[in-house]
Amino acid sequence: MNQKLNELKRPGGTSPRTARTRTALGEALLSLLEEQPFEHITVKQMTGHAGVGYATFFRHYPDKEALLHDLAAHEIGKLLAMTLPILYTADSLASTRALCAYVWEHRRLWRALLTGGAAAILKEEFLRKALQLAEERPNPEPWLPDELAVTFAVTGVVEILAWWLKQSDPPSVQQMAEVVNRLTVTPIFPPEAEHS
Amino acid sequence: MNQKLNELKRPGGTSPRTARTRTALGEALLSLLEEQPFEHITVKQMTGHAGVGYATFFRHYPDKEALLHDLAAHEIGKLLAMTLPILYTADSLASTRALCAYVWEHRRLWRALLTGGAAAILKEEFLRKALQLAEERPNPEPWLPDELAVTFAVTGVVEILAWWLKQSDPPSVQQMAEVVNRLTVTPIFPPEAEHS
Amino acid sequence: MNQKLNELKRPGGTSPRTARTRTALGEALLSLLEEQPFEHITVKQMTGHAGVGYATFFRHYPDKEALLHDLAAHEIGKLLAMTLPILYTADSLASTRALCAYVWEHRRLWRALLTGGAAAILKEEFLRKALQLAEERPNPEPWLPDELAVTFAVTGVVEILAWWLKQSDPPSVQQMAEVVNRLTVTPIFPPEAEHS
Amino acid sequence: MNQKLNELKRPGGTSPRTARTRTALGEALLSLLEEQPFEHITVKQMTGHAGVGYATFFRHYPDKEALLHDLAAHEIGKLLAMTLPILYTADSLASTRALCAYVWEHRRLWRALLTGGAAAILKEEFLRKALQLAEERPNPEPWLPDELAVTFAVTGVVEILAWWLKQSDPPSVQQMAEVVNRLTVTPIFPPEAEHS
DNA sequence: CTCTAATCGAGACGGTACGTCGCGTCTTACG
DNA sequence: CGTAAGACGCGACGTACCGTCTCGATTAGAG
Repeated sequence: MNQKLNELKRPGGTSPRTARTRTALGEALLSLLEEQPFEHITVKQMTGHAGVGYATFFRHYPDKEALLHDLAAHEIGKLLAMTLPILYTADSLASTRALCAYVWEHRRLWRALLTGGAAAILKEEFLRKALQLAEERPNPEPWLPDELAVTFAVTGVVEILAWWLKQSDPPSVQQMAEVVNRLTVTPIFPPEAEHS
Repeated sequence: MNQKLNELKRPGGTSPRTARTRTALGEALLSLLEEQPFEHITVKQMTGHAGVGYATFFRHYPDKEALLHDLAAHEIGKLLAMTLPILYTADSLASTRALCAYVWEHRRLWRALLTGGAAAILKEEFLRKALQLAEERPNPEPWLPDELAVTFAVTGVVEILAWWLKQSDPPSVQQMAEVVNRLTVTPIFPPEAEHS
Repeated sequence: MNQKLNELKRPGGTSPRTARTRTALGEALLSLLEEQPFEHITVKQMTGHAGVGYATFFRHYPDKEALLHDLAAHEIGKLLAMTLPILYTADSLASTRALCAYVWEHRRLWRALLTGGAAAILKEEFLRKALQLAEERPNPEPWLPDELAVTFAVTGVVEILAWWLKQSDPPSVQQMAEVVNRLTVTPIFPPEAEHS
Repeated sequence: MNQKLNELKRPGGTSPRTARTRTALGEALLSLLEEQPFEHITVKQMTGHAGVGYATFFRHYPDKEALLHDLAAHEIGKLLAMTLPILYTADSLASTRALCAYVWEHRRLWRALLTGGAAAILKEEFLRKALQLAEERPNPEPWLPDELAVTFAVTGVVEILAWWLKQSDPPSVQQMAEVVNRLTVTPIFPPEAEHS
């Protein structure tokens, strides 16, 4: 018969109402992520928490994964916006320090994103952005394929940050920056001058 | 009164029948993992594929994760049995080469385990075993907490292998061994004598 | 923690949709009762027959017994509404005749209710209603406890009607009314004046 | 293929072992009936209670219903053996008194049989035997079909006895005998000479 | 300030998978 | 070599959640 009745128009308008709903859903997800892993969160919980009708969720996102993707992309965008400039202009340690500082500052948010079973999706999003960047700045190392380098770096950073935010007695930003630098940056971009 | 009438006894006996069923289920899972991600595999698919009744699955494992855990523990055990001896007696590159060679030899199995959404559980199991080993050989580096070192190393290795097995034109064992060594071993256990 | 997340709300609204579903389920059960005993009827059969999703059944009734109870209460209500007035105003024979006539008129329905293994539940419901009525009109006989009288009468009536509706060549309404009267009413309420 | 492999030889022999097993199963069922309704009793419970292997049950009875039938037939046989002679030689009240006395004497057994959801099957068995008897002694009443008379009488007796055995403060045997007589015997076999 | 269309809330529903349960059959190890 | 212990196939159950689908009720922004 009619194989596609449910075009299910996504409210694309930037009407205040739409924005309000989306924000509420995003915050509901984040707040739930602090209590339980992502896979156990149900759409009903989110909508209930956001004070929004159940069906309304699907008017904005096809899945709960989609919402998380959105959130992840947004937050990673902010993160990169803060740290990328430094990456281009300064040495790598300064850049990782900026990264760690930023994450630490928003640790509640990033703990939810990195330790609640959501890390996989977040990493995916991170990877996507990182691969885009990598195309502009190819890695010269012959023994290490570009894609693998980026994958490894992103995974490493995500894993280290996740470990950090899980600790009850976490190391300082400075210490973590050094760890990130030594474990993920240096092996991939070996310091040019090693002799001095 | 009697709060537990049903017990749902797990067949613990080593009768041939039990063993046959378990093997069939394990192989069914592996063969399905080659076609679809772990989360999309249903218990019904596995039992159907294994020629076993649906309920029988739960007589052996509480859920599909448990089966995967079992499989993972078993295969990782075999892997470590092959590579650990070398790790203790020889240099790290030989050890990583042995690891890569072993994985390459059983690449069909490991591709299923590492690229089908099952990597997370496999990593968990790997981590468990690695942490046990780490307790016996504490890492002396002061800037790097033991647990983080192991977590990072395992994640890195898993990720690198996963990337490798996904490639349509994969690098050689030798190349990958070098990559693994440079990215995960060297940063954590810096070569003692670098000056010569 | 939160011991009841799921609530499994029963649709209580009198929306047309809800009513339609309930009706469909009731009719499905009745129509199935004509072919097989109640205990052999599965929820899947009912929902299939009613053109309704399997889970939907449980949104309305906790089990198939509940649906039958509902049906029974409803039909017994109608039956009593027809026969009670007569019971109060006229002699007992007229009342039993009204009862039999009513049942005969709806014999397809009552055959399903009384001969399909559903009789037990129907009797239970009947008993409940009859006991309520009995409280208002206590039975004066000293040798016969009230509760026993009602239980016996209801059981007797149900049994007689069940037998009647099972016959391939059933007696007339008038004959059955007399049987019911002589077997269940007269022994319990002996005619005061027998001599005239 | 082989459509009937499981002829499942029932041990028909009267070997002591067979008899012991059957007795144990029967007693297990009875003892369980004192605690829970028949439908909730599982074969595993019975075999466990009887100290007998699970599969062994099915070597003796196809169902749990079959076991109950056996039990019922046996006990009803004993009951009738005690009360029938009186029925033939003496007045009806003496007969019902004998019946009630017998039941009262074995009230633990009969309570289990009559109040534990097993009544239906017991009634069925009772009916079977009673119909056999009725063929030999046709009921002369023209207004009451034989089969209905027997059905009604058996149901009535069973129901009255069930009520009796459920009471916390039960009437005496004498009282119950009178009730049974007045409710089930007299209406069916009206006393010939009432006038004297 | 009103009208009209987009959006929303509420929640019933079909569907799929889950995990549990009990029955009756079949295998196997043990005595 | 027969029998108990118990694994197994089967199929129903009841639960959970998803994503779709009505309905009205609200709301917002265009006229």
